[in-house]
Amino acid sequence: MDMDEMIERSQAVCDALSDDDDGLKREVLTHAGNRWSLGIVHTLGVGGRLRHAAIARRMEGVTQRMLTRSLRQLERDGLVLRHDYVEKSPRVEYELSDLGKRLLAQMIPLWLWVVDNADQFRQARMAFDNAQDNARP
Amino acid sequence: MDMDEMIERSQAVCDALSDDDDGLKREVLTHAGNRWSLGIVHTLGVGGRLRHAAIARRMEGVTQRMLTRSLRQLERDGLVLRHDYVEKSPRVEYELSDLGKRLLAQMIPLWLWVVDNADQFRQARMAFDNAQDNARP
DNA sequence: CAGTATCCTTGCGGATACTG
DNA sequence: CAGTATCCGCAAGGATACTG
Repeated sequence: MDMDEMIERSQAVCDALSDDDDGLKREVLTHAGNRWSLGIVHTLGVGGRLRHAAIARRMEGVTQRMLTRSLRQLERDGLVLRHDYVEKSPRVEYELSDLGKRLLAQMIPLWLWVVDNADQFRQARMAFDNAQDNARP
Repeated sequence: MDMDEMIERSQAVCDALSDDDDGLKREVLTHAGNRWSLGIVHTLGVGGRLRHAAIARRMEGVTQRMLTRSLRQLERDGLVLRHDYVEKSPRVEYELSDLGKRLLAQMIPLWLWVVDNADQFRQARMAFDNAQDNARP
């Protein structure tokens, strides 16, 4: 699929979108832009079925509050499954749903692409910031 | 490339990431989650080189302020080129850079995927919300 | 251990008015 | 026309303490 064809298809799709679909699309992408969501998806993709604390250990910097909130969001979006062994000493495990695994499969090429092009991003930014500095001394 | 291989590759890549690379990756994805950024990229992908007002017309709901801000951000990220004809009656045109076009090419399959799975997302959400309601009457 | 409950700061996104 | 300058509400994200 070349560029023009791709744009044409996306144009057709976007035109056909109901307001609901468009809202959903934006919502999914907004969640994807959240601080921890994609990191959790990646962690679960790599680690399989993990407990709350195990995820926290693998994700340097996340607070309990944000981890719980993000997991709830992912669960609500159907991307993560929550398994609550109803024991007296709490035991809860999380894992990717099928939908979550497929989302991860969609995201990974994007991550790889971003990393592959990291230099171009940085270079563009430096050029932009320098131009700003020269314009406003 | 199957799922396991993909995860393995992404794992290797993420392990090799410097803090800078990781920050950059997250930043790009955060910007992608912003309200207008991807819409602008799509608009420019479809419409080619457009003036500020032309973009605004094609993007129902965006304010001057947010359009300018988003364009600046995209320009800073090297995704959009800004052409300022220095005339007395201001004339500025924007278009996707090569990097921007390639990002769009990365995003379109993701959009299509989200739309294709819209029902699954909605279904998951309804199930989740119902479970919540039952748990807290 | 897996959460809630508070409180706080920050920045996004929007509305409106003004300028070269 | 293509912006800037202000002011504002709100939600994201974080720090800390507490609970079943």
